[in-house]
Amino acid sequence: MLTMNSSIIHENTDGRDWRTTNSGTTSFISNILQFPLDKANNSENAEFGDPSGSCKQSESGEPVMDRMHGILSTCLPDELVVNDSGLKKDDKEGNCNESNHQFSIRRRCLVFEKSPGFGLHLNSLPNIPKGQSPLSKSTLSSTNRGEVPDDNKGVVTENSYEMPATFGGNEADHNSPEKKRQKFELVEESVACKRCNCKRSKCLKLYCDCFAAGLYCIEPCSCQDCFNKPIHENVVLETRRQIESRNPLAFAPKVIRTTNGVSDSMGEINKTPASARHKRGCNCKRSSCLKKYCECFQAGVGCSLSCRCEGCKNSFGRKEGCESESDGDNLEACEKNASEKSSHDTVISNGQEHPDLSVPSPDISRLPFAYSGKLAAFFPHSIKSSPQLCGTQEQGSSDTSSCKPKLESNLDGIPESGTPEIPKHKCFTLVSNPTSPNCKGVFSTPNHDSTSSSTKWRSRKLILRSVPSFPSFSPP
DNA sequence: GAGTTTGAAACT
DNA sequence: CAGTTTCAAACTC
Repeated sequence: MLTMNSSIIHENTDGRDWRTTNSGTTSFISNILQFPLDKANNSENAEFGDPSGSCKQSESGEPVMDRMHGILSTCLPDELVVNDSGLKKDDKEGNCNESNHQFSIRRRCLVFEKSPGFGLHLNSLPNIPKGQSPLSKSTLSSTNRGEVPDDNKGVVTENSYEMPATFGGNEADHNSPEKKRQKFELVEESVACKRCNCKRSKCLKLYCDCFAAGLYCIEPCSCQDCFNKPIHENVVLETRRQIESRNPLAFAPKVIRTTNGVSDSMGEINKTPASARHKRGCNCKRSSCLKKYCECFQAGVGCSLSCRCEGCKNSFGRKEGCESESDGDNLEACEKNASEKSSHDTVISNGQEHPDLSVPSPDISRLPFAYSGKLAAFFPHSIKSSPQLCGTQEQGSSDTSSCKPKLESNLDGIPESGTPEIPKHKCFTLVSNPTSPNCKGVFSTPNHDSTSSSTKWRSRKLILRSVPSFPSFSPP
């Protein structure tokens, strides 16, 4: 199941990132792809305005995953669109008709044209509220194995990510309406995405997680005077444009990930899960990078030399040279080292700098997959990729091994017991599976395979051609 | 739930 | 670019 937000910028193993091969197409889809996996029928009916509201099987009869793949592969809109993809279904009874009336949450997303790839905007993965459960491995793996969830299984909803039957219980239980209701209620509660609570920013600043993620606020948000709504689309877009003009990378993924064992942008060897690093680094002073105040920690990545943090104790990986925060000299040295190294922060993959990524700003440039924002942490043990998506992501890659989720592969050697504390309650990102379960996700996919499914996909969106695409990552 | 702390974003 | 202010999330009680 496409559940994870792929907020991690991922470099291809050959050292070239997606953008490199798609120069100029740097827009990033600021979108949450919450694809209604099964029961997709309902979703489609609803979103497509199916007047009948009937709950029928896919007309084409094609496997859900195939359809999803099609949709995903067409998530690379050619134009900016407002995606009305998010919706929350609440088909607790498995009653189609009922479910059609129970879409309680609908999140619209801004999608920028020509997305560079499956990049999940980290911001799109705001934290999941306390108590939320991470997606179960079984759930994910099940879906990713290509299993097509049936109507009793999970669905990806906009703000809730309802788990497939593997969520728990035996098969028999799944057939019980009561059980199903309980199951979905549990899932809905535990996986619901966090909403913003902005009071003064009108949700038009990056303070707002929704806005930062390129998402419209939705009903469950507790924001006040919110302008981040479709109705204020122009305002939102204009504001966004302004912010981007100020900082073209403002909406870019904040966490990037490099290939396993490869030097990251700072020339250091990644040791942290997913080999990811915060693009810009944190600037923590008092949290020791051990709390979610720290963007690195929050994203589940280690601190890098890009960070200006003090007393770094990031359990995902300390800033190089800061092994002993108690050592003043060492700390000082590391700080210095960081500043020095950061001066030549370029994208390095497999030891080769990426010319196309030598953009002014730090890193965003490097990224095929972006995952930005207060993102989410990864759920390494849960991540599996869907074969279809592999093809999508690893364009031109003949290395089948590349189909293995890099995030996962990078974590293969990390013993669970030794794994740093990971905010498991957060949404995690799946490089190749850009779905934003519950999280306000943003992802982008390679613009290819725009087949019939493309039509479907686009039909769900409000095309806003007037909106600029994500700033180009190509050097001027 | 209210108040505090924190660090990013915004502003100057 | 650096310092300050604003902001909302994270955290604590």
